Amino acid sequence: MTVEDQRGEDGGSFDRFPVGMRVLAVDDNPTCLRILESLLRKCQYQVTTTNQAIKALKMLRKNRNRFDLVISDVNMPDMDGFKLLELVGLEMDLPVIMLSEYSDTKLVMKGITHGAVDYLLKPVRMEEVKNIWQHVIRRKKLDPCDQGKHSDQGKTCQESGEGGKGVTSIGLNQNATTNRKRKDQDEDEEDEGEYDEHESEDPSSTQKKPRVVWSPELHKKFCAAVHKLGPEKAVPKKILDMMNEEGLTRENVASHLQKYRLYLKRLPGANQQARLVAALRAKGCSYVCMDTLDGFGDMHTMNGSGRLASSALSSSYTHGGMLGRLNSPSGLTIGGISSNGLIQPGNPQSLSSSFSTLGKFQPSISVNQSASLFQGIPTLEHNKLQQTKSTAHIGEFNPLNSSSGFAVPASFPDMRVTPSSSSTVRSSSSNPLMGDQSSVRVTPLLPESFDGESRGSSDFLDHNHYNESWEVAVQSSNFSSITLLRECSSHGQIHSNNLGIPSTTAQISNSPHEFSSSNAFLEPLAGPRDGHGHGNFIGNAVQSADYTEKHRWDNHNLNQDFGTLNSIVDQLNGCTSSAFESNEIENSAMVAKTETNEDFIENIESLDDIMSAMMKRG
DNA sequence: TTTTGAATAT
DNA sequence: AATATTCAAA
Repeated sequence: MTVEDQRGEDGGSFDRFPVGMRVLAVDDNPTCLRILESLLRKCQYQVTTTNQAIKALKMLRKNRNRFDLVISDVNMPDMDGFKLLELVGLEMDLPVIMLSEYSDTKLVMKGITHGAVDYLLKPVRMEEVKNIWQHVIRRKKLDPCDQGKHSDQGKTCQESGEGGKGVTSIGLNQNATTNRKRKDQDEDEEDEGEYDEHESEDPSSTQKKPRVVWSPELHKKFCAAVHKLGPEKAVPKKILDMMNEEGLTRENVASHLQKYRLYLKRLPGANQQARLVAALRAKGCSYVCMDTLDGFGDMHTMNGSGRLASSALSSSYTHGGMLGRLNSPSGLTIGGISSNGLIQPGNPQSLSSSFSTLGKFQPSISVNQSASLFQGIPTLEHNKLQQTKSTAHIGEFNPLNSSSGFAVPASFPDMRVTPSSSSTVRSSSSNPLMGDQSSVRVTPLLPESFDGESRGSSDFLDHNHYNESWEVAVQSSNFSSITLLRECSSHGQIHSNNLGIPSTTAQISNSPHEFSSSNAFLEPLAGPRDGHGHGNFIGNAVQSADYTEKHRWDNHNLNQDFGTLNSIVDQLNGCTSSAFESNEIENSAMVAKTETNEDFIENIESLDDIMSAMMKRG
């Protein structure tokens, strides 16, 4: 339609912009919007701005021929950027460029697959803005109808030609997955002499190095370094050296280390999760799992982690065409695994439960969905669940809605800090993680349980596995929490399991190693216990944890679920909190006893609450 | 002076 | 939330 473009006819040089190209810029952040507008204007585009997606939509609807291109932020309060993207795509054929400060591959993928012609990272740079016109041209080219309007000469659209080069960060042309590593632009790719003047003054054009994305790989490296160095020597500089990652700075490492430490710090207490689990357990939920995208293809992956507003998501998906069907809604399943009596009849916390409640949820889950729910779960566990047939799906949780559902880089499964809980649970480990060795180290029990991967607390890290220790630790913590809870609720007795596992010091350690150790000790629990010989939920959990270790369970959702549940737990009778407060946990041997199940059904009472809470949370 | 790590900013 | 940046103290 109307791009009065005057592209340089001089052979594709992009020194001349399509003057007057009408761009609608949308961003709820005034500053960003202003900057964006400034950039666009410098490019001589005709800019219209709005800080509300809804307004943008109205403007577009009012006269769909009023703009040539839309550039919108992804996260906006009134309407999700993806939603806008989707609507624009459906209602008008305008190229839409998404803008975001996040470069998660999943998000980018979502944007692109939903029709965005490009996905730019903030701060947007002049080079990027300078070339956005190409999308308009391209669009026109594709659409025979509009073509005539443009005077494109042959070269017009060479997207990837020189013009394309600047387009950015994560452009269509470029590999959307390239969001990691930042070592590029230190130099600066200032180029185009024509606009130099502007660039100097425009803040956004100021080159800023891309922020480091702690991808799982990077994190692994980081962990490896940390582990090798040991608590004492794991300081930024050394870690950096060890990592030997080009472009990474000491500051980057320091920052990550800071986060890492914080994370570690809270694990020990594990109270939150423990409590949560405890509560669930009390309710009869022996197992909680969340569906994850892991199992899915890339596309799915994006879905899962997507943090689009639910509405946006759902609709997006719907429209998404290809995506539409791929994304099976991720759901959280709370399965009562089994039964096995995780809940003892006499359990103080038992509730009158209503299995019926559970039942009603089931219908909502389609077979496929159910299946998908397990995709992210280790096969082993899945099988077990099936075997026991005690699996009960309780409701579905749509992570998309969850606040924590955002695509999380994986590195820290669950670093959320719950202030409230922290105050409450302090007992087990008062030590500030890493450095603090006060915690008792748990000797790994049955090292062999780890599938042959021996993980001495000290050196397992040296292997390829150590890398995931952090993550593993997290997961382990979840499970261990369960165990702990179990222990606590069960009267705090210390049992030794039949497997001959010596009673271990249950410990909540601070260091990854220790965690892994704890994990190890949990492993035994999987086996029959107390003569009952029934694999219990914990066992399953353990295995799954173990499995995770081996296969890298990047399903953070699980953790998130715990977190979510955790809060819910509070609502429930806070059963175990006290237990955690006692340091006994630290020294008591943990043994999970097998209990008969079946009862759990009776105790399921508040699952409703939980479920509803979870749903609401979403 | 360099490095750390907590605090604070984005 | 994830990173970055700042800044006082080592």
